[in-house]
Amino acid sequence: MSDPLSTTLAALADPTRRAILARLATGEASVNELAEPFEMTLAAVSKHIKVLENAGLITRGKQAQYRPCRLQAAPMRDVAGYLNSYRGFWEQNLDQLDSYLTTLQTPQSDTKN
Amino acid sequence: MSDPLSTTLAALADPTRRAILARLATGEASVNELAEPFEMTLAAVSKHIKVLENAGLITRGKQAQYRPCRLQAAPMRDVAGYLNSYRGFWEQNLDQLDSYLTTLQTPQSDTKN
DNA sequence: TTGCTATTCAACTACATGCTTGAATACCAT
DNA sequence: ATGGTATTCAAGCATGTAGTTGAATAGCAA
Repeated sequence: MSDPLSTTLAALADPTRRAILARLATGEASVNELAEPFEMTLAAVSKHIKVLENAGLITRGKQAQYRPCRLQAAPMRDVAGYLNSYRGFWEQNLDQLDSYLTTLQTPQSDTKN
Repeated sequence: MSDPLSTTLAALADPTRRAILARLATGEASVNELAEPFEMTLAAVSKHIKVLENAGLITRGKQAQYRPCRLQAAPMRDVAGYLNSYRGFWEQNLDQLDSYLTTLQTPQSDTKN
């Protein structure tokens, strides 16, 4: 799983990690602060943070014994760019929704685009 | 991994599956057609398709012995919506880029372990 | 019927992931 | 130095995922 897009998407595909990012959207935080809302151990949160860091979604600072995390949203922009190439399809799908639902009720399909 | 956003992101976090979606952006295709560019077996591609289907990213039709796949981009729209809530951050990060790069040059060597 | 094509299932292997516990490291304060 | 706080490492476990092979299912064609 080496390509950056896969790495970013995989990092985002976890509710704990998304919650961490959401928290970081309100400002820098230490590992302990980030771990506080969760029931898992610090070590587990530390690993999640490493995944996010590896994906470039956060960067770490250094203040005394703290290594605070900071949100770095650039990889999200890349994902958004990727998804944007499909924008026409989901808009189109809204238009196609009727005919698609109709299709489900009909024995044969009229597949046109 | 029950929430829809995680399911969609995980489904997208694989190059093979993204290639399948890219192919489907050009129109419906059968499993055989979708499998053709890859070196893996049909059964493997079939599993990837099941992941995409489970994420709602494709729907299946039925024509004779074929069960053609069709792109369904609505879940991507949801992901785009999620990412959009961070848009301010990646735009901001562009402004911050200088100071960030400057930070990297500062005697603060905090690499890996 | 028989056989061909398309697709999936079942069982299995190999490896990745999420989590735990307990020990280690690193920095700060006294 | 001693101890406290913050964070990570190492080992292990349980589960999930990507892939394989070989057999099964299902519809189409003679």
